[in-house]
Amino acid sequence: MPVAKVAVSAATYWLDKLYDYNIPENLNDAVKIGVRVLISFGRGAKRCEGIVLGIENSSAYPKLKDIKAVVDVEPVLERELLSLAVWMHNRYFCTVYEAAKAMLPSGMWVGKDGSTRTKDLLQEYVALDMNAEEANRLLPDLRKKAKAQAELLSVLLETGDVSVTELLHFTGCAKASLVGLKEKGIVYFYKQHVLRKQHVLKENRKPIPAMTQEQETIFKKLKQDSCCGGHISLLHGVTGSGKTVLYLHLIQWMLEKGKSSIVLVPEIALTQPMLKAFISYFGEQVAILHSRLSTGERYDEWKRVKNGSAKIILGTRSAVFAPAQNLGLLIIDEEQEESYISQNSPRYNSHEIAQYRSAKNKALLLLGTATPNVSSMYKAQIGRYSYYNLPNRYNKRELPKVNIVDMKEELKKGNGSDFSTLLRSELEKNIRKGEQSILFLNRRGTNKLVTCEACGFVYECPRCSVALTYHSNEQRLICHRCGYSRPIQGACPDCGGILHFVGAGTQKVVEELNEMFPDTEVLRMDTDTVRKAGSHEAIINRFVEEKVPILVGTQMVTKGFNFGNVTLVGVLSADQSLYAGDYRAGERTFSLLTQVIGRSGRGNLTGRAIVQTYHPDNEIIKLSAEQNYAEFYQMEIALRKIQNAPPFTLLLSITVSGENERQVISCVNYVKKYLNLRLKNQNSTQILGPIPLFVVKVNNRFRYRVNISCEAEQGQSVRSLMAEVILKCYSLKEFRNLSIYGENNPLE
DNA sequence: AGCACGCCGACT
DNA sequence: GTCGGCGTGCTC
Repeated sequence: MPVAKVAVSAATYWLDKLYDYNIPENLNDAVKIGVRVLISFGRGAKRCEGIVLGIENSSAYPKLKDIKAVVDVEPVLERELLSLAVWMHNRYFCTVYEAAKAMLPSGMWVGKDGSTRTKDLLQEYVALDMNAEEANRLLPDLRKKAKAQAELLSVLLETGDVSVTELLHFTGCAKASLVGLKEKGIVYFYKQHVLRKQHVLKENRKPIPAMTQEQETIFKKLKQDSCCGGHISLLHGVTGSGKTVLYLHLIQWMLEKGKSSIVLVPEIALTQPMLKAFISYFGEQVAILHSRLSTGERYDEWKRVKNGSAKIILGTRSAVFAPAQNLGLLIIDEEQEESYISQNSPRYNSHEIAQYRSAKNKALLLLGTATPNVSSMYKAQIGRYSYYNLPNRYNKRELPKVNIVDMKEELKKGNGSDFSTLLRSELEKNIRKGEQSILFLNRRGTNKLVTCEACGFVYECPRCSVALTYHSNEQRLICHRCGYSRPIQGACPDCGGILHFVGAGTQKVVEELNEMFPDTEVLRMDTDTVRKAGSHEAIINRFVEEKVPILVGTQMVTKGFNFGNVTLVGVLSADQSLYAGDYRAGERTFSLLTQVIGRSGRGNLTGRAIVQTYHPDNEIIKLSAEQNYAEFYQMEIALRKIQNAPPFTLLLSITVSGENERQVISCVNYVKKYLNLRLKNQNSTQILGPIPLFVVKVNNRFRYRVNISCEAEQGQSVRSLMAEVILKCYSLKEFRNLSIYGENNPLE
């Protein structure tokens, strides 16, 4: 009897492998590679779902169970994606089933209780039950006797088959009239699957804008790149340099060759202009995939991609799994954004998935950005990626004039508020002139950074040249790289000044603004207000249309929109993300500041920006004010080399969490000991930690981690060693109620 | 994990 | 005699 190799939903990570199941004779034709099946698993014969990854003639295992039923008529995953799921199991420490699940639109899966499953939407259609001439002949007679029926018939003659709801809506007739036509044998009804329509705006179709000379040159090179299979190219272009135009031409070229393209954007809500552009250029061939679609909509878009009618897929992180037919191009826009890394299981990185798919499909992977990820830039420098630069803004508009304000001086002058004298007076000027201002609050790492009010001193790790962060639980300063910790002193060790915990929320800033300018309206944009307003666009639209003088917000204000009337950008606290404690803090800050400063002066007006900081001499802040990526990169890559951080090494981690802190700590220590023992003769591999996570306690669970840094070539062997130690921990009963997971390039 | 199987102590 | 304590081990 033939046997299916099944990835099982009930299998947890430490018992995840492909299980063999008998294919009963009556299901012989139905069971195919890539379909989902219902099976039972474990002693309790728990009913669960699985996905078929292979079919073989026999199995070495003696006592096989039968497949109970088959869920899908056609495979839901192609072989390419199935092998990707196995690859993800090895790389991201997740089960094969979890990986497969991440690739499919949510709602397509049976829940734990076996409940929800997306239904295809059946709609009733109406069609002529005779040829058009015959119907035309009947019309005049009908007009006299049944006006409504005649009306319906004439519209139907014009449109051809049409959905009943639409026809009735369009004519304003009652269903009864239509039924009358049916009874006369003039029309008939039938049911058809329809795709729930995107509520996206019907844009008028437009031709793709022409390219400049500069863009044309790069376009030609990218075409060459796409011909050597699986090539990766980095497109470095400042905001407004026309990266999108290049994307459009490449996609068009792919379409001409019959190939489809996947375009990833960090957050669809912040990409509304790009979405509109895509629809206006490519119309129905565009599928949109992101989390804010309803389950039904997402499923329909996914189906349009799968059946090949949508050849351009625009979406967020998970769109990288889209079942594109004949994939020729993958684009990651704003490739430095961290939203491409999934923060929940499976913890995949869309970059890596895109790279896998580009290699498998011999497709071009294009990374577009204004501030390249340092690792990507490094790969471009050593020749692994092609590198193209678009240095000019379209109309060669001037960069904003940037003022860096030393907040220590403000304090000395007795100004303890969040606003420097300069920012305050510039805001006042803008309000008077009727020009708009954006205030950006860099909030990452709230209240964790300790700095001296007088001299700007920041505690650093003696081993890692990374800032220490304060943990109130232990009342100690801790290094998030190696776990070094020390008690905090009462005063600044350098000058004896008062130590200061940095952190201000948007709400507090708005209150201060209301006090300063009582008659001026202030808009707030952060997670809270976005939730209340329903969307980013709602707030943005008010800001643009009602010309609200001041917009205060977190990272959301840094990207995506063009504001013509904004002439002032204020960065309230540039420092916080700078000292977040992980190796990416520098590039994150540079990218954020560069983007937000670039928000200013996009219309005909020259903009200005004010950056408030306790560290006015910090090179990253200075360079972002100059929008000088090249120099920033040189500095940062040298630092990474010294720190032995990516891209020179690979960073992996094992995180343990549980309710009992002592137990968690004893488990991470066990992990560290185990790894040390197994890696003792590989001196290029370092085990760092254990360290508590940035926020140690979440949901009453304590979280600790060990970091492993190794050479890239050792990645595979270290990852399998990690899998081994994770399994080992789960098998020990003293660690039973803990959860343990591995991660690549941990973000915190 | 989640569940059955199993091998000992105190109960109607 | 048997009900149920949890320790042990398996999941196609």
